[in-house]
Amino acid sequence: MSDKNFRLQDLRARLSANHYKMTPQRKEILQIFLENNADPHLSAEEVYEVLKKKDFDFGLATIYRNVELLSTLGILSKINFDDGRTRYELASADPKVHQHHHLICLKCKKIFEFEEDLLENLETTITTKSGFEIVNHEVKFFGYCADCKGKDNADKKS
Amino acid sequence: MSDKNFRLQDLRARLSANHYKMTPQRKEILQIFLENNADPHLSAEEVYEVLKKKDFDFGLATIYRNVELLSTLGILSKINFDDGRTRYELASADPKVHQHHHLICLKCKKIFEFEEDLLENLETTITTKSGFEIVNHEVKFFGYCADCKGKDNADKKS
DNA sequence: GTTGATGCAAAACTTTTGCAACACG
DNA sequence: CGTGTTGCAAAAGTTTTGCATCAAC
Repeated sequence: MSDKNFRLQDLRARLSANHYKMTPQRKEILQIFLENNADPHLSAEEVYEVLKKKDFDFGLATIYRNVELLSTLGILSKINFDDGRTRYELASADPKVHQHHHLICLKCKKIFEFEEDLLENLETTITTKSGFEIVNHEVKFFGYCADCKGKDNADKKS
Repeated sequence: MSDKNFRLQDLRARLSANHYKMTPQRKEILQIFLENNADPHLSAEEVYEVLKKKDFDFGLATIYRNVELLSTLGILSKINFDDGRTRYELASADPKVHQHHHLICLKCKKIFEFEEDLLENLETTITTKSGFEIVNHEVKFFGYCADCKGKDNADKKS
């Protein structure tokens, strides 16, 4: 509860700091990401559908505009699983905490989250060697999940 | 030269191993990725354009079909920079060598490659803790390149 | 009251697909 | 020759945009 209130206040603050306005649409979109623990990686169309189930009949274009906006405000993060649509997930409330990592099973296509970061060393190396100042990262691992591992992984042409 | 011949033979081998046929289209598409050092991350449409400049007038659908095929054969890798199109780059000839990393400058939008991998420790940790067997990864770092670092990074609404 | 936001419909893009003609092995 | 491939045009799917109306500050 308290976290939701904090997140809403944070949205309000970031909006007004950038001369945007708070609207019911923006509030409810954020709400969806705060509630929807089952599937944390939603496309604009999926957000639209979830909202419709909750009887919020917002325009699809509004959803597209606002997930993108929330992403530029650092409230959502863009993520792409190569399924033809851009997805978004809740960003960490603490800007110093980087994104978790995604493990993508090549067999069952499920996506798992790995909550530790553990990239400090690599980031330090990159900054030292290339002069590139890193502010965030996106890491995907492809492979086989515990359930699919060991099973037949045939994926040749039939 | 020798590397190109090796790559072509490799393509031929992987095609026939999977009951696909070698065609001029497939050969020239691979050629583009072997030659095009300037921009190594090409979308299907861009491959199509580059080929047209070289007087190869292949159908756009053929390009789409074949970059995807070369990707499933492990010859190209898919990569997505959230610009609305799927891009491809040449995969390492050695399947044991993982992908390099991409550094994406938030200011000038240029993309830099960082050639070292350095993820073995993290991969071992993930496998140990989650049972997920990793076969490849895709890593993007966002930040500011040596040129843009230190300059004004204003990106608020005007 | 001003300025920004929404909703709708149309438009713009990227990617996929059906099918007849063609070509590799 | 048989099966896979190409090219074309049409279709499908996602995302963006113009504009009149509406609502937040």
